[in-house]
Amino acid sequence: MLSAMRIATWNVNSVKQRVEPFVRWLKERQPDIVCLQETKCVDDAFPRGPIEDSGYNIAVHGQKTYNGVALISKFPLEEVKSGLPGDRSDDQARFIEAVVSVPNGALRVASIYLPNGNPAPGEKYDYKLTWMERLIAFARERLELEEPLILAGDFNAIPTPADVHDPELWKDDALYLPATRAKFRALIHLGLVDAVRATSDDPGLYTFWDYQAGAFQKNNGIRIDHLLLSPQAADRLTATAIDRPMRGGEKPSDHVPVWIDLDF
DNA sequence: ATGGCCAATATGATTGGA
Repeated sequence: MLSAMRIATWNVNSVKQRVEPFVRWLKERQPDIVCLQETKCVDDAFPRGPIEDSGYNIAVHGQKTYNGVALISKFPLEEVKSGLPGDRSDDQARFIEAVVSVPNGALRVASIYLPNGNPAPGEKYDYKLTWMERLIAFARERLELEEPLILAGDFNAIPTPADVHDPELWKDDALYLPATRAKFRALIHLGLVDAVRATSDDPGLYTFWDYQAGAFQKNNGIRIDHLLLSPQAADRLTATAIDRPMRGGEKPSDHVPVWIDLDF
């Protein structure tokens, strides 16, 4: 008997600022696994209590002030690894992966906070492109396992002109430059499926709206938070959603949660 | 009105975000 496994990603823009809306959202949506980004706190400061009290296990990879990722799961988190392979000198907390055993199988999940890369060109953009190359190498290796795999997070990449309200305004931005989109395509072409685009051709599907200039009210957004699925995960995909109303709620992050249901 | 924000830091300005 198959049941739905719900897997979500959310860039919270400081987890300590988002505890209340996050716990409310957990109770409402009942995700099985959540990938968080931009937690912006050291591991000891992560607000574990309210999340554990909601019935979740937690694995964190944080740092002071910037970045920070976490995995939240109703099922135990196994084989937890922090840090994207490929550069031992990279100390930015942008990657954590785990295996989650569920009643009818297992999934491998990674929470990804890909570098912003602005201003471009420059050192920060070089770091972004190198990080994307490392992510491609990681994904190639994991895809060889032929497992249900979900790479979820804030990719800081706008895949196509359909994923941005006003492409002209973004043409020189690190999130949309041709080299960024080329690397994102190279990642997809390994055999990953962009869950939202696999289930909808709708225009105007965004996951981020700037805090400034009434961007949300004008739907002046971009789609940069993605769930990328291996074939073994994609073949189980039954639903995809963007929790857009969260952007209009109390104390919103500038990103909203995106989630999928997989038959398991 | 073509500009408007938010979070962290020993903070009263700066940095990063996107």
